[in-house]
Amino acid sequence: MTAPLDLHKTGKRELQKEARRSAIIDAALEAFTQQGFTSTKLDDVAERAGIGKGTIYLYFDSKENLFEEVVRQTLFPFGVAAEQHAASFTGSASELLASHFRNFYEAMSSPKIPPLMAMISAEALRFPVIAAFFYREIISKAHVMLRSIISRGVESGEFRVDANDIFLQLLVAPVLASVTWNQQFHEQAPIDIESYRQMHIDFVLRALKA
Amino acid sequence: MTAPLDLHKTGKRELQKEARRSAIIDAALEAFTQQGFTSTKLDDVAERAGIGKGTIYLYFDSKENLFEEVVRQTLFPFGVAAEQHAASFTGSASELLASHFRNFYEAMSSPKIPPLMAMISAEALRFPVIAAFFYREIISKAHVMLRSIISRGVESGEFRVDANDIFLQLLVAPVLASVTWNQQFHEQAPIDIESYRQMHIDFVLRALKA
Amino acid sequence: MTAPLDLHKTGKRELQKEARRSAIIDAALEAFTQQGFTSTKLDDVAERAGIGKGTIYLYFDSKENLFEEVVRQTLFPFGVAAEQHAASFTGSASELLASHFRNFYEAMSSPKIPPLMAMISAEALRFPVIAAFFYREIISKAHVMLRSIISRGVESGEFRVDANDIFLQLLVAPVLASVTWNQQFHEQAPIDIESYRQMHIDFVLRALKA
Amino acid sequence: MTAPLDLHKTGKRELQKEARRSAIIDAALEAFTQQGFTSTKLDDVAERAGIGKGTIYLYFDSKENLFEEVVRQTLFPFGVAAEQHAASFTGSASELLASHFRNFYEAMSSPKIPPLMAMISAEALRFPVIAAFFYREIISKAHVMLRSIISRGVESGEFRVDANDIFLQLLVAPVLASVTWNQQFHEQAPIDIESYRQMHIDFVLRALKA
DNA sequence: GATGAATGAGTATTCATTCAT
DNA sequence: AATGAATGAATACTCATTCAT
Repeated sequence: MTAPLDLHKTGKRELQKEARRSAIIDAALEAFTQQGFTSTKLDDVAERAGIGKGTIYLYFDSKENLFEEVVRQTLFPFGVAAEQHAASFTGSASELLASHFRNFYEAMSSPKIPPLMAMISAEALRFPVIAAFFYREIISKAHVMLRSIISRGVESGEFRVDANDIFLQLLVAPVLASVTWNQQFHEQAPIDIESYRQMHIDFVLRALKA
Repeated sequence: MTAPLDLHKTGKRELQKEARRSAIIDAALEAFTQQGFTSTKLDDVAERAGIGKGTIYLYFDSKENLFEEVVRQTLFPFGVAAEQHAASFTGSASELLASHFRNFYEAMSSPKIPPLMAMISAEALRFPVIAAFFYREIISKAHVMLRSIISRGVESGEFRVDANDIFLQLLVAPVLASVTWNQQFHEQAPIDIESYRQMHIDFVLRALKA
Repeated sequence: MTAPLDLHKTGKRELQKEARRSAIIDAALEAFTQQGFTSTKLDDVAERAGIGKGTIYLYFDSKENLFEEVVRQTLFPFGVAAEQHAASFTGSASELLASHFRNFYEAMSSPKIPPLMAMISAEALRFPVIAAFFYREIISKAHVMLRSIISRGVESGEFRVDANDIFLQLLVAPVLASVTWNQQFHEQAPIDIESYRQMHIDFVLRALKA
Repeated sequence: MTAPLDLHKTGKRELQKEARRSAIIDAALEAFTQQGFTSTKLDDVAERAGIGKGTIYLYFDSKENLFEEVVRQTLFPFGVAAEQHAASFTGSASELLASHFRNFYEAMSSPKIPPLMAMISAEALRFPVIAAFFYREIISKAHVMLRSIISRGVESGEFRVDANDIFLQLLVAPVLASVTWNQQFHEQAPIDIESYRQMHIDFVLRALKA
């Protein structure tokens, strides 16, 4: 007797396969962020995932492909969350902007994300596919959102008129900078993210205010 | 009777050795920034420098040591230049700050520097020595300078009082962000550094002005 | 239900692995004795064993570790055999001693052993582990046995009383000397082991006789 | 004005060259015996000799040639000394034999010789030239001498008639054995050469006595 | 003659990928 | 499907030898 026809392939087999795939991605994320792409051995990934080395190749074409999938899978939820947030926001443009930046910092507080961001920067030159994906799925969406919030603020008179022309990188840069800084110079001079964040938001609003 | 002891060893031999050392560093900078540390083969460095493979080891202990020297030699001039500029500045605090940021962007316009910065970020986790050097020689000196300029501006009444407490990373982040951006997303959406810089400086002053 | 746990792991896989390990050791013994440790290339060992170069590292940690295992595996049987012989001997002390020395020469007649002995001597200074193993497993056991045989002969009145104090190296040296000699000077003046052995035993007994 | 014709080339230049050559050989002897042939770097030899690396090649064709010369020069004096001793000996055959063995042990007590002997054994297989030289210059001469002493003893009735047929290796082996032993197993169980030597000589005479 | 800078052939070891079981 | 044993291409580093100075 065969399994009932299932359009979404949610049979036992498929669920197991999906779980296995996730386990490998989790293991790989750990390994990649701790050791960097080149220094990570698939042996190590397999061991972390509790599977045989060859099994990885049943789910991914190559180490590079695995890397791409790790980035994709890990960052995808943030893209989705941001879009949902964008779709449902209410209130003044200033409040929305502040709330958005708080979300950015929130996302960056996950123990997985900062090392991943660092690794993406590190390997971006050699993985243009990753850079493109990152831009398309994360960055450009975030920019569209920010642009629309600012546009609202301009219309409502909260922000000065030429705020529409601002380089968004000027606004966002400090978020990434804080992450990078604490990754690289935590020993020398750690940043207290809490107050940094407040000052940053204050800063942004000051720059946009009418 | 022998030649007088030459304190600076400027004999032909020594000059050639220094030239050779420089050639290797130049070649390595190229290779490292194009391919990343791990993917760079010393064979390739040797070929670019027009020398034999073994020769590298007459000047550097190991690939890692070579990497460190590349970073050191390339960034050192900027540390020196910044200090000289710091020692000789005059004029209003706003003007000084603006001039300083223009210098930052100037430094980043060298074709060597942006890739080098990217590589440093990339490998910082695995080369704490590099991170420490970078912090000590470049970052902390820049911070000291900025702090003193802001302090002047506060005293003269140009800047608001609590400007002294600002996180300097908030001010500087966009410089690095622009470099990183054009490295990674030049294809997708290049930044025009010229106008970006002007907006950035305007931004900074707006945030500090009394 | 799974197969019963097999304590000795005699599955097909394990048998093959053991065979592979042996093949590598045999190949390495050949290579090492013909060319010496340093001059032996693992490429060559792999080729002799009919396997890939990397496979060696599935069984041995390093070239040095392989060398140690070669010595261990090759000499171990002789240690065991000597102990068994020691445990079961009967007859007069003179006969026993003679039989023991004949065994020594017998062992040395294997085509593998003399080159191996030479190599051990050759590399002993740089492989103290090998020297220690050799002393512990082979030499000291042989000495214990000889000592006990002589002691019997003294008790039975066959040997003179102070035979107990004799340096055993004086008795054994000619065995190794014959091996070394035929290794080094076979061209110039080969020793006929057969008569050498008889004369040696005669010599030993003459030295010990009451 | 040129130097006077000198048949033996004992001019200042030649003396210096000879001294330089000796210095290199001494340095090489040290290095080779401490580290073995393959592991010795000519850089190290040059440094020990206080000269430049290239200079070695003005005196020796290659590393192998240097090795051969080291052995030759170091062992040559012993061959000469033994011949002189042989030419001038008087007294009973037993006394002569004893005196000869004492000389052997004496020679072996030099700190240079035992490591050199070990090294010769170690590399003999790869340096047949060395083995041949060693046999010709040292071993065979020693054998001729021993043979003649024994022959005298037989004639004088001190030694038994068939002593003439004895394998000389049986007599000499313990000398080399003691050296080798203390090289390899000094840690585990050092031999006291003094008493070993006495016992050995006693042993030899006991084997030969009528 | 003497030097030591330059060379590049040579080698142990790693690890992504394959494939027989 | 899962495994892990086998592979061999790839690479940092060494060192005998040469040769311009």
